[in-house]
Order: sequence, then structure tokens, then C-alpha cells
Amino acid sequence: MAAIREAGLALIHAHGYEAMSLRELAREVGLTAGALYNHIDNKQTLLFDLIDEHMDQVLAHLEEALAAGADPRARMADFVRFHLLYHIDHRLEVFIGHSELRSLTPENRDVVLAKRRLYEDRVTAVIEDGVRAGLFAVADARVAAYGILAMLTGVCTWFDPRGRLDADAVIRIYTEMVLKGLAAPPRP
Amino acid sequence: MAAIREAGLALIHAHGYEAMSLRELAREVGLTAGALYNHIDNKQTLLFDLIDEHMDQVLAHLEEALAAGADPRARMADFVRFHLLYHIDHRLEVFIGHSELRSLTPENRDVVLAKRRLYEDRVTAVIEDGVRAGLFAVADARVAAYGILAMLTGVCTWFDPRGRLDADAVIRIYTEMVLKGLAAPPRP
Amino acid sequence: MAAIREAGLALIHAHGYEAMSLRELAREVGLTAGALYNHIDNKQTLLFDLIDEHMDQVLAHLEEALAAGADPRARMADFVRFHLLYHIDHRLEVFIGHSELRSLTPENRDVVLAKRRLYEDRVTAVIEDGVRAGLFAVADARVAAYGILAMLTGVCTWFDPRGRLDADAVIRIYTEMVLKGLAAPPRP
Amino acid sequence: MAAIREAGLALIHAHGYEAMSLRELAREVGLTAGALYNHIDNKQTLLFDLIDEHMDQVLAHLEEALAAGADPRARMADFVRFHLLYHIDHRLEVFIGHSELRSLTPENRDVVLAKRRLYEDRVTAVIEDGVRAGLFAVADARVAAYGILAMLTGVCTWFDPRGRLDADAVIRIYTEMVLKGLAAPPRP
DNA sequence: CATGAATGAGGCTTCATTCAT
DNA sequence: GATGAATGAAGCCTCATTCAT
Repeated sequence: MAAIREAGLALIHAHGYEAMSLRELAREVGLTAGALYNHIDNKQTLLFDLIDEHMDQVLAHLEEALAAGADPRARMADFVRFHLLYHIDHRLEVFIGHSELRSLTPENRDVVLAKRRLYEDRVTAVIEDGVRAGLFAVADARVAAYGILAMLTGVCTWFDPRGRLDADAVIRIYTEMVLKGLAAPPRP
Repeated sequence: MAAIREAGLALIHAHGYEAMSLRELAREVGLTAGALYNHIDNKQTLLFDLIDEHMDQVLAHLEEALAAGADPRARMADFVRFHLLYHIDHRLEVFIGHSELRSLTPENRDVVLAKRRLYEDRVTAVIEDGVRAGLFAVADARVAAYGILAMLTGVCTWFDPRGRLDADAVIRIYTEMVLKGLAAPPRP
Repeated sequence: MAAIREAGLALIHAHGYEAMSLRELAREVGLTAGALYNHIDNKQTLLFDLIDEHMDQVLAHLEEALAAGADPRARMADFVRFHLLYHIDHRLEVFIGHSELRSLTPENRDVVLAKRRLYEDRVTAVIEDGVRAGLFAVADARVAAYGILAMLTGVCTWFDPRGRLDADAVIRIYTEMVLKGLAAPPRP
Repeated sequence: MAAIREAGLALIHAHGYEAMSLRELAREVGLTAGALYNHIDNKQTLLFDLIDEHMDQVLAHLEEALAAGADPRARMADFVRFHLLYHIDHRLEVFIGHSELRSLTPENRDVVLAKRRLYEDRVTAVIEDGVRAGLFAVADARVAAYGILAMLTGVCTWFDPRGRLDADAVIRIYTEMVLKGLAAPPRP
């Protein structure tokens, strides 16, 4: 049931996976604790599904976002826009996908980490393209990708759609900072 | 007892605050669960002390690190170096300080968040100094600070002292990326 | 449905009545737990029917087996053969009929115990016939019957049709032991 | 705690292991369900300990009972007396040791079955001694042992110390039946 | 200071059974 | 007849915390 997913996301985000009780979750969706089990396998699988399906979605959308355009700078700008918009829209999933990794069984964690690595690979590849084209200058494309991803994802922590800055403003600020940070020094 | 702090940090990092049992913690330090209460008030206070004392320490060391020098670029470089080294050395505290904020009571959380805001203020101030001096160009100093902090702190997630890059290499990469990202365009 | 009987016998034998879940039973016969209730009244009645119908069958077959012959020794030999063959063929029912008596409601248990007593009575009567005829010598026919029944029924515990001894061999061994055990000392 | 053992034996005998709830057991000994866990590891281990310690005891006492005497007939009579007395005194343990074998984990069951096999071995050896001495005549010593053990152990099912027959009477009846059942035909 | 037993609440999960569809 | 969702009770077990010794 979708309502269980929704409520699960909200509760895990609010209290953490361990601190969320299935009774609480059930109450939230108007069920008995036992009746939950007509819809989920168990608590661990609920968490895994929440995270894993999010990973699948974000990977699929990433492909769309990077599909067009060949200029590395444009593609990086596209990526920053996509990542920020998507992550702002899916703050709960993103937060949980990071903070509750340790609550996954080792096998489930491995599945998720493999998908996250795919995501990082795509960003790293864009940076490497830019370096090959002489547009970017970074000592280590992967470490740069880690830094950029952390910076962008961190927005989920504080962004408030009703705050001082709207999403477009934030995108502008971070796009500029990222592109400047990666840029090769101007050829004399 | 310091041993309790140590073991508490390790266990909370490994399993999370909710998932750590005081019996487990007691066993780790060679005590009975009951005997723990001769050394701690309760589980919540243990968590709060762990985080709060870490905040105090990091703030104190930040002051030292930013004390010298007046050039905003140099001070920002000093900050990047300090933040990375300190956070790499205190990975457990840092992780817990972020991921277990939600396990704190509201009052305790407020105390910690106020101290974190002090930390952010100091970084924001350095950026603003650089902007005023015409050396940095950012649309919003606070948002830039958030981005930089997220990027730097994210290093705790993947840095491995026995990995491909040592701390100095990482510091060099991130310092360059940060300074380039903040830099004002060259005056024509 | 006969399939439910079959599966019920197997599952109760394997896990015990309490440990068998109706969901498990339903799955075994390709039904939903709810659909089971179109075929059974409830779990207790299923158990009772299983045991009670077995008692009726074994009593009916006992009559056949003891119908012919008048010599107490021959009748006892017939009984040993019948009891062993029948119980080897119905190991599940026999095991359940003993071990799950305590899972029956008192009323149901009484019904089963009454039928079991009928069975014991028939065996006791054969022994008494033999004693009257001077062929058997036992201090207490009923206690002897109990002993013989326990001995024979115990075969269900270990008998393996693919084992070292086939059914005929076992029958021969037990028949001899029983007849010798009952026999009156030779008249001088 | 010994009280937990006692109550556990009684409850498992009355309702079966699966049907006994730890709440019930706790109430019986005046504890909360949770407090039980200061004294037992878990439900399965409680069952295993109950059965395993009984096996150890009965094996130890068997050695004593068979220690003296060399005449196989006398030793078999000693064995019958010992087995009946001990099993009448420990009806609960005996019943549980048979009926709840299937509730043990495979590893635990193996431990118990190995000890039971030791017991059977001792009885089988006495029979073989008698056969070698020309006093007993049985086609298969082990199968005879199984039969005798089942017959004797079955007494636990119906023996009532306040019944028509006292223990000595029962011992006399069964001893005679066993010895006659094993006896070699008189030499002409 | 430490122990070990106790409490009372609550954790996840399974169950027999019912019932609208 | 069958399904799938629901109930309400109960299962085993763990927990933070207390306290007499």
C-alpha cells in the first residue's frame, strides 16, 4: 500500500528506523499492527524497499537528465539542476538513504551501495569528460565528485521551500560554485 | 569514565543510539548494566554529553585555527585544513553529531544546534570578509558556507587513512576546489 | 477434503498441533487460510476428526483381525500381526493419537480415550481367555495388555521399512516375545 | 532457579512445549515474563536443559543399577526394577523427553538422542550377555531391547501410585513377563 | 561501586478466525 | 468456493531503569 510507504518515510525520517515502531506506523495508516503484515514482509524489508526503490528512481531520472548535450559544462550544470531539484523533492528518501544504511542487513546494504556507486560513476564520468576536453582541472575526478555530491546533497538538510531562497536561486548559486570550482585556469 | 565515552561512541556509530543497548555498552566496558548508572545519568544524557562536548571541542579548536592571519584566502585555506583534519580524526563524533540529532530531546537538540550555528557563523564570516575584500564572489555567503561545510564534512563518509589518498592530498584537492569555487573573476 | 487430512497429519506429526499454523496447512493444499474454513470447522475439530476417525478405523479392523480362530495363542499372534502391520502403516495417526491427546478439549479427549479403552479391552479379553484355558499365566491381564500394547506400538518409533529388518521379521520377533512372555509354565 | 524447572516440567507436561507460554510459566513462579530471562536463556534452552539433565541423571543411575551382579537374569531383573522405579518417579521428565523431542532444535535433539542411544546400548548389552550365556533366546537383541523399553516406559502413561497396584506389584508383573519373554527354551 | 534480580512497558511478529467481495 | 484484508489476542523477547544487598 502506498500509504504505508508514505507514512514509513515520514516516521523513519522523524524518529529513525530503530525508533519507529510498527504500531506507530500502523496507527498512522489506520491499521492494526498485525494487519500491516498483509502489506509488508517485515520491518527490515520495508526499509530496504523504501531505499532501494528510491535508488532505482533516481538512477532512472539521472539518465534522462544527462541524456542530452555534449558540452561537459552544460552537462554538469544540468546535473546540478537535476540533483538539487530531485533531492529537494525527495528529501525524506535521501535522508533515509544515507542515515539508515547502517540499519540495513549487510546484503541489503550492499545492493544499495552498488546503486549509489553507479550514480557516483556517472558524475565522475562527466568530470573526466571535462578534464579531457581541457575545460575542467581537478587533481582527482572521483574525489571531486564526492565533494560535489556531498555539497549538493547537503542542501536537503536546510532547504526550506518557504525560506529566503527559492530552488532556482539555490540552483544558480551552487551551479556557479561548482563550475568555478572545477574550471581549468583560463588559457593565456 | 572515559571508557564509557569511547565505547558509547563506537556503539552508537555502529548501531545507532536507539539500537545500542546499555547492557551492550556495559559489557563493553566490563560492567553490569546496573553499575553503569554509577557513571551516567541515563541514556539520553550520555548521548547529549557525547555530542555537546564534541561541539565545545570543535568550536575551541576552530578559534585557534582561525586566530592567525588576515588574508581571507589564507584563512579559508586554514579552515579547510583544520576542518578536514579534525573531522577525519573525529569521524565517530561527527557522524553521531549529525545522525543522532533526532534522538536528542528537543531541549538538548536546541543546545547543540545553537553551537553548530556558531560554527557556521565563523565560516560565513570568513567568506563575507573575502567578498568585502573583493577576493570572493558568491551570491550568498551563508549558502556558500553550507555548501562548503557539507562538502568537507562528507569526507568523513569515505576517507580511509589507508586508502589511495592520504590526508594531505585530500586537503590539497579540496582547498583548491573551495578557493576556486569562491574566487572572484579576475579583474580585466 | 482428503488432501487436508493428509497434509494435516503430516504437519501435526512434523511440528505438533500447536506449532502447525493453518496458513501452513492451507499453503500445503493450495488454498488460502480463509478458504480452509470452507472445508473444516476449526483447528480443534480438525485434530479431533483426524484422531477420532483413526480410532474408528482401527477398532473396525481389529474386529476383523480377531474374528476368526478360537485358540488364544493363535488369536494373540493374529493380534500382534495385525497391530504391528496396521500401526506401521499408520504411523502418523498413531503418533498423533498419543502425543496430541493433550491438545484435545476435555470432551473430545474423553471420546477418544473411551475408544482406546475398547481396544485395550479386546486385547485384555484375549489374554484372559488364554489364562482361563491354562495357556497363559499372568498376574494381571490388564497390566499385561498395557505392556504388550506399549511394546508393540513403540515399534512405530523406530521402524523403517527400508531398514535392516522388514515387517515380517519384526512381527516374528515380537510374536515370539509376547507369546513366551504370556505363556504358562509347562505342566510337569 | 529450581522453581522454574519444576513449573516448566509441569506445564510442558500438561500443555506441551509449544502450548506453554512463558507468561504462564512466569506467573506460576511469581515472576514477570521479562524477569524469567534473568534465569533462563530462552524457551528452547529451557526445554533442552530439562531433557538433557534428565538424560544425564538417568544414565548415571543406570550405571549404579547395573554395577553389581553378573547373572544376566539377575541384571535384567535389576534393570526392570530400576527402570520402572526411576521412570515412575520421573514421569514428567520421561514424557517430555519423548513427546517434545520434535520441539528441540536439530542440534539439541541430536545430543539427546545420542544419550538415549547409550541407554539402549546398555540394555542391549545385557540381553546379548544372556544370549551368549545360553539363558536368553531372542532373534535380535536390539529389537528386543526396544520392545522391553517401550513396554516398561509405557507404564508412565497409566501408573497411578494410588491405584489398584502398587509399584512393587507392577515390578513383579513386568519382571516376570520380560524374563519369560527373553528366556531360552528349557534344555531337555 | 558493583551485582543481580525485578519491573513494566514495549518491541516485532504470528495466529485463528471472520467477512466483504 | 476462494480471496485478501482485517481483528484482537497473544507469542517470545529486550529494554531502560531501579534497588536491596
